[in-house]
Amino acid sequence: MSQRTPAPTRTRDPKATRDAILQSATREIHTNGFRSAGLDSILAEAGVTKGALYHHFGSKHELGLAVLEESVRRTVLERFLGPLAKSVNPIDTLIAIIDRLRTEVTPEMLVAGCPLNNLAQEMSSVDEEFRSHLAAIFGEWRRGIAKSLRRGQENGTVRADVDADGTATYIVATFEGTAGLAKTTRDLEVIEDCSRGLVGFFESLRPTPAAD
Amino acid sequence: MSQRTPAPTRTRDPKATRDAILQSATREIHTNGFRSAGLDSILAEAGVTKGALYHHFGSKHELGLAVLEESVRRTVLERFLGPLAKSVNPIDTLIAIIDRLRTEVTPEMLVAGCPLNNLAQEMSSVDEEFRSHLAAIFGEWRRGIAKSLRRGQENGTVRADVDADGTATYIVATFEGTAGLAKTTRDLEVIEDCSRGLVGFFESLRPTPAAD
DNA sequence: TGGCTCATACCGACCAGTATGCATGTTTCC
DNA sequence: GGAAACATGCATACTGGTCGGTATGAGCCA
Repeated sequence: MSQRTPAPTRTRDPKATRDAILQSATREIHTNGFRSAGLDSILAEAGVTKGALYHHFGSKHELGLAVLEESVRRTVLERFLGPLAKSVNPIDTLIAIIDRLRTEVTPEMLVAGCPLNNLAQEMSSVDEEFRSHLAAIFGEWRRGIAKSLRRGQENGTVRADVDADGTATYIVATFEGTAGLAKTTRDLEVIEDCSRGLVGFFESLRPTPAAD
Repeated sequence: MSQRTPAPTRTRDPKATRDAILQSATREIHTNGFRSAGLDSILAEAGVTKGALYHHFGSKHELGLAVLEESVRRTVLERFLGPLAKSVNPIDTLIAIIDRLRTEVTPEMLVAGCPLNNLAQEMSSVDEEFRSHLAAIFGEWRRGIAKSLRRGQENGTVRADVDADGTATYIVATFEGTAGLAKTTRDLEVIEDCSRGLVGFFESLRPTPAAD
């Protein structure tokens, strides 16, 4: 035994330390935003000190980018593009995603908002490096949806005349707008109203059964 | 002469001073957000000093709320609800508003984003007083659109079976989502795509000419 | 022994807020 | 109507606290 990873030595586990910092930073940034996120809060929750943080990350800025790339990006894209990647009918899948989010949303999620949208609104006009990373993630998201819609057009589950790229952009915008409005109003009915609107829009993308 | 407002004495004009502070604070908050807005920047642009600021406003927090109530709220509601208030066909008016915004958007506006949305995303989960004011403004906005839609239903320009309140919420959410996504991507095509999507949605609210 | 991992203590900058004083208007009273 | 007494409007200088970042050194592993 012990030829590889000689049992998590508990002490002296740099990977675990880094992950702990990244995780608590993700939480802190999600609730307070990047600029208001205090390093002391992050370190207290992670159970380490400044020495550990600045050993693994060069600066708060770098930590924020790591949270964005390694945590937020994974979460958003997995949750959204995962189901779409292996679906034959993108419209059914999109409706299922909306429905799942609509029913599973907790009060805490309502208050905290979408982590990607939060960072985007806070940092885009202030920090160019953040903005470019955020724009890239939105780009992946939009391209993933567009790709799925095009596949639907090929197999006949999506109307052939819809602009896949434009529609994908519209979906992402409406989705984030809903999250943002719900965050401010703290009203679950906002989620309901917007979900209905989105589902109606999705239905309008199906091919008309008349024209076969 | 000089029986009333004895000629703007240039010196000693508290109303003008307050307005100057409010205006530069509006700009600074719009570009940097509330928490990153520096009082020194605001004062430099307004051409006054801290003494003047703290004479007119009790704190930075109070200044921020004044900007929200007296500046942001007026701007947003006037621009959006003004045209709707005196229109007989709300759908035509909504399309006109979208079209006007789409064509008049400047690169600076694209970068800065919607001032209401910016404050909402930044402050909602951090400051309850800000959040309640922001939610109230969104409420006015939504109610204004809903009222206009109901009037359209009465005069036959809007389908009778649409849920006015839910539709108004969906419109506001999509609108702010578009502004937010455009702010991050800095891509005018995002505005185009989402405008097309919204106009298509508006068209779907018209009564079908068949069923008279 | 030398390089990695991290704790402790400290620094300096930034920034909201305050204390103070002066100058300009406004009221009061002779 | 004029001057004293007061209130308003605002500038200057300073303070206190927060917080990101650093310097240093100690334990751990190969």
